[in-house]
Amino acid sequence: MTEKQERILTVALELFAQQGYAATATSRIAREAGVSEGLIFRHFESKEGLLKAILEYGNKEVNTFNSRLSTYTDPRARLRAILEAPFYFEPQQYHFWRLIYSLKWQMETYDNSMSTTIKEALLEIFEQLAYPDPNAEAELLVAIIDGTMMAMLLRQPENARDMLAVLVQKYGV
Amino acid sequence: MTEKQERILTVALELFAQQGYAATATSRIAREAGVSEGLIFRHFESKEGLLKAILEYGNKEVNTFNSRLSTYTDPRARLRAILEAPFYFEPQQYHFWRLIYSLKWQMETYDNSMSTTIKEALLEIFEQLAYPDPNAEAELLVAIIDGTMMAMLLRQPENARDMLAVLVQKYGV
Amino acid sequence: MTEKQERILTVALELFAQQGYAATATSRIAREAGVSEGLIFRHFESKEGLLKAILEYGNKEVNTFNSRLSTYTDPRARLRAILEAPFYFEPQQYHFWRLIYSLKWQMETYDNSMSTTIKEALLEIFEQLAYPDPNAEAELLVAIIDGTMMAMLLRQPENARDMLAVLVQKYGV
Amino acid sequence: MTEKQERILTVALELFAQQGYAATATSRIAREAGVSEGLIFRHFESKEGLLKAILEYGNKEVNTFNSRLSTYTDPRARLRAILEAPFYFEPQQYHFWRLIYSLKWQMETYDNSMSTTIKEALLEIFEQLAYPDPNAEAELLVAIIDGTMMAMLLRQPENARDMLAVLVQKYGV
DNA sequence: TATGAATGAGCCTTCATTCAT
DNA sequence: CATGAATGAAGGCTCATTCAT
Repeated sequence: MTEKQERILTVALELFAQQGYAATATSRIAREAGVSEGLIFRHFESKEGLLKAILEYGNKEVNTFNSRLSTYTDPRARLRAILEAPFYFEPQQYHFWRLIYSLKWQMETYDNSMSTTIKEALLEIFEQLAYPDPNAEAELLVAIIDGTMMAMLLRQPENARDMLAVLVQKYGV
Repeated sequence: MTEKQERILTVALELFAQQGYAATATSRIAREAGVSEGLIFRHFESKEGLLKAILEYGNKEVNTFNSRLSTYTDPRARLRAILEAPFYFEPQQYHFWRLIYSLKWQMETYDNSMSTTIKEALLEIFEQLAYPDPNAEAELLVAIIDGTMMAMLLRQPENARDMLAVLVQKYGV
Repeated sequence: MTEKQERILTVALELFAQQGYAATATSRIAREAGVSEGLIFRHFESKEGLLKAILEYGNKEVNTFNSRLSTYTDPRARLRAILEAPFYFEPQQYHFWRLIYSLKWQMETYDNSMSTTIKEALLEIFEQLAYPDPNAEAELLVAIIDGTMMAMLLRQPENARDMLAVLVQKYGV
Repeated sequence: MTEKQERILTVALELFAQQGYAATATSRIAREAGVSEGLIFRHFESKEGLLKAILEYGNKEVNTFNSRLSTYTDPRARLRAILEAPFYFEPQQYHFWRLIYSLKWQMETYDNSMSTTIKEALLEIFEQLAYPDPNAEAELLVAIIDGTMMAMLLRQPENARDMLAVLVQKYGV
């Protein structure tokens, strides 16, 4: 991956995340990345190819997180780690997550696997913890995580720590 | 409001909600509404004007909900009504809410007042219920509501009822 | 001619004169005249029909001037009357003349007869006055009149009187 | 400046001059220049940008003329050069001047500086020649020049030379 | 590898004109 | 006579994509 390729990816991620995929012109990406318009297509074939490259690139980080999760054997610890995730994601991942969530609202969903993965992990946890309705609990917690992600990405509340504290306490972990 | 005007609004709402505002062509709206493209602009002036008309139209329903809320004097009842809202919104409002949430991810946010309003209502409730950190509780619950809305709008889980049951029980209302 | 018809004519003349025929929308004419868009077409058939109606209406005034001219039997007096014309046209005719001159620059010239008429009148005068090259003198004076019309219509110089004085003296009339 | 850019400029000048700026479609310019419509906007940004480019390009020639004027120290010689100008402009400049004069009749005048410049030059000349009312003389001569330009551009009289002769003799230069 | 001129389809919008009322 | 909703062609402009260099 050359330096220009990387610059294209970075700038495209930022713009896609801020203005949306459809509303971002490739010409603008080229200009802000300081490369020619043609180069984007030489490297990524099409605008959609560029998007896919971004998503693959970002997915690695997600997988890293997922595998880190499985180091916790204690279900309480795993639950806590999951609860904390939205509150501590790396700032450099900010644009990536904005993009992911913004894409969720477009018809042709790009990959819903993330939610499914986490849902299954949660299901296992709640079963281990012998919650009465582990399925509903898991589904609800996926929703809560999406909601806190939204808060962190869109509103960036000052009292994020306190929110986490309340959440942690509710789940007793 | 003539019949054609209404048809434009309905079709536009549907398409904006499904594909996103930027990705929807006015020509497509016109075609699917069975009117000439020019008519859209005669009635709504611009694509953005059309969006605003949709939002105003939908906002009435939101206000209806809000004022219905204030009929509950008991904080527990109000809290419960708020918790239930995402699980029982009218099916005809589906597209409207999808549009609202999809727009939240675009930079020039169209109106964030809804979240603020609900946040304040929640703050009051948690204060009345003497929660230790009402502010964090309110902020967290706004997030939870956003998350459940996302679930209902994007995944439409079969066990929605159970999710609500779990939620209601967590808040003891 | 109803009152609304007259209002359409007046407003159209004003707008055509100020912004040009092509750049003026019939919808704007309708709005500023306080009539419906359809009415223009009921009365004048098309945008071009409206223009023709305006020109015919204005031409009457021109003919009035021309026939007034022929009351002067003395060539000097006639010449003087012609020289004075651009400096004393009725203010209500301002828009009409602007329109005439602005149309001269569009390919499909609407009527060049005015220049020809005046050219012939001048030719006769200069022949009667035994100028050495009456033809060139006539052609030049037509140009001078066009030039002074331009000055009066576009720049409206404060010293118009003085200009006329200089001109009258040059021709010794 | 590439060859296609130049072709766009040439064709646009011709069409703007013949049919007027507002009445000329960019699609027509593209077609007659043998380029895609998009190219016009890539090079000139907008239709108005194209017009400005044409005007700047043509202005150079005007400035050349102006500076050539100032080589004449004798006021009579300068006056004569000014009088001759409309009768001898380069045929390749025909469209440029038609455009300039046609634009004068549109409200938002593009640059009136030319008339002002020449007016000042004439004022100086008539003062040096001790004319009784130099201001009126200058203003009148500006008008006469505009009038002869109109004649040359719109009617192209066969006896142009004779007109100039008469004019030169009237000013005794 | 990299450029940027060039393309053409499609976008939002305007406008002259028609027609049911 | 008069309205104004409705049309559809065209207008200026943008954008993803291609290609000669």
